[in-house]
Amino acid sequence: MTPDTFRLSTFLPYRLAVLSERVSRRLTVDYERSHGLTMAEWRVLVHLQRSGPVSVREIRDSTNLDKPRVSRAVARLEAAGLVGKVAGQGDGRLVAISLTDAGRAALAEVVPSALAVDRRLREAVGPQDMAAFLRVMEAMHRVLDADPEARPRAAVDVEAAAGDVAD
Amino acid sequence: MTPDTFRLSTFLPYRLAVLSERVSRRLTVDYERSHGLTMAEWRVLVHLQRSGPVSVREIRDSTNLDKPRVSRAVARLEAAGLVGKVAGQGDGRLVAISLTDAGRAALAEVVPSALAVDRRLREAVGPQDMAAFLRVMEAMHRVLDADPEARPRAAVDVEAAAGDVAD
DNA sequence: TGACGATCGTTGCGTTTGCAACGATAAAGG
DNA sequence: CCTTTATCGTTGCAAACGCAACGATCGTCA
Repeated sequence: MTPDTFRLSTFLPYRLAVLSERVSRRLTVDYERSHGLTMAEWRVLVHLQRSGPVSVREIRDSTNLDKPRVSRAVARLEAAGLVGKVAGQGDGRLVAISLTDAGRAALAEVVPSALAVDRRLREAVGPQDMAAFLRVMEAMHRVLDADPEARPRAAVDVEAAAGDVAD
Repeated sequence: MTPDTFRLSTFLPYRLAVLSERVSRRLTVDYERSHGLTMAEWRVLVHLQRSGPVSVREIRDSTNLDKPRVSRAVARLEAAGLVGKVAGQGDGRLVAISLTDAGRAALAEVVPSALAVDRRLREAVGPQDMAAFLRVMEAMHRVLDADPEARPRAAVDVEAAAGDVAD
């Protein structure tokens, strides 16, 4: 409790931020260099690959990006011809965003190196430790879930949690 | 090669970023609300608490912030009266930045809640898993250390690293 | 059906970010 | 001693960010 013992280098939030930023930057090197993609655009593209036509809201929940960021990322991707956007059919407020062929081609070029980064990280860790790592991350999320001061957790993968009514 | 299997929700860089951002945001609630501190200013203050008068460069290496960010954070903290800055004595290029009494007081108010967040995160995890967690983070850093495309690791706190990583 | 509240996506706006260039000082080399 | 190179910290600037407000559309209920 004595503030003198406070050390940044052992502070969990700090360590998480440092590692996370370093990993993210390493990733960015690949998809920024090849297609000028920002992280937001990258996430949107990746999500669209699995989702089919979706709304901005759906992307927001699935990519942990806020509304304006998704909106602008989609706008840039549309200008670059990587995604298409049409007005929603049933609901006039919604839009339907989907990959174009060019978007799929761009993904095909960028995904392998991203997967390589992921694979290298996993290979450097034993399966035992990796399982523990994922357990810990989940436990930390639960701590935040129970904390009224923390922002609610983003929606989880649709197939993983079928039938959620987040709204 | 098989982009169809790519899932954002299991992608390690994404999971790290999501957790890290959520934890950081939770932290920010405390020190932003009480003193209007940004994360950069918070890190600078915390580091100064253990370091004595130091240069911008030293802060940069110890807080994982780039040069301009430290410079501006210090400028704001100085304007708020939380740190003092004097020209370097030996080397005319360096500056010597140190905490003021007001800065120490601000830290004393903010550090406990930050420690509480850290403690709650650690308590939710078994010591076994926490040790594995730290091992994994270190292993990932080493992967990036060996990657020429990755940004070099920030300088580590020598004293802290000693009893830190089970190795 | 008409008014009210809620939700969708976009946009405005001030702040922050990241990179690069800059002046100033120090160190190295002839 | 003078030139050259490197380092320190700051600043300019364009881009991105975060929050709030907005128009538009939908659902609800009197």
